[in-house]
Amino acid sequence: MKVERSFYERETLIVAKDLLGCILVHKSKDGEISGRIVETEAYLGINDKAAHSYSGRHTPRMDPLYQKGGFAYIYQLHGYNYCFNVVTEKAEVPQAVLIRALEPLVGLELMTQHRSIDLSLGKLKNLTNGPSKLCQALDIDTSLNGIDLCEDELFITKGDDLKTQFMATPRININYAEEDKDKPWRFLIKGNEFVSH
DNA sequence: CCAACGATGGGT
DNA sequence: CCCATCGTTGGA
Repeated sequence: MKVERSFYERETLIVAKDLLGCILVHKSKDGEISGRIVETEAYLGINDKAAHSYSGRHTPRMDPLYQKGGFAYIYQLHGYNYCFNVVTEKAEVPQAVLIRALEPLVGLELMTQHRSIDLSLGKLKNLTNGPSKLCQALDIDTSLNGIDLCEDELFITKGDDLKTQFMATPRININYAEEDKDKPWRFLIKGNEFVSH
């Protein structure tokens, strides 16, 4: 079952941890594509030097960040890469969780098409083991920026009730974040082979 | 106007 | 490991 608004409107660190093991589903026009979330990063807003919204910065592209929890914040990186974030907390608290890696579940054929890679080498994990790879595989781009994850196109469901064994590490590639760059706000399922490098 | 940035992919 | 590539963003 789909997770509801109240799941997202909580402390970002809790949401980031609880998202591990959940299933991200995109009902795209070509068909359903989904994967289990195995790696996340929390971005804690105005007091987090790694966050877009650090010190209250607010440009048009980050409007969704300022929405209440449960909206999608999708931005294009420098170049052709997209990142998919889940907005957390109440409105005007610009915090989010970046989804960094998935374990592919449904729609493998579509994923291989979108990624234009060849699975015959058994490199299944190469489909979704990175924030931009998973966007490509699930056909997520900025046209979905600001979409409500409580609706039916792009949403998240509870995974198995297995208590996932997780661990926390510093976040990836945020050298600009000074004293915040070593905060252990990256979460991953221990030993999972689909975690990014 | 334009340098800078991160993720990826491929080469040595 | 190193390096090229992408082009939007945000600061001048």
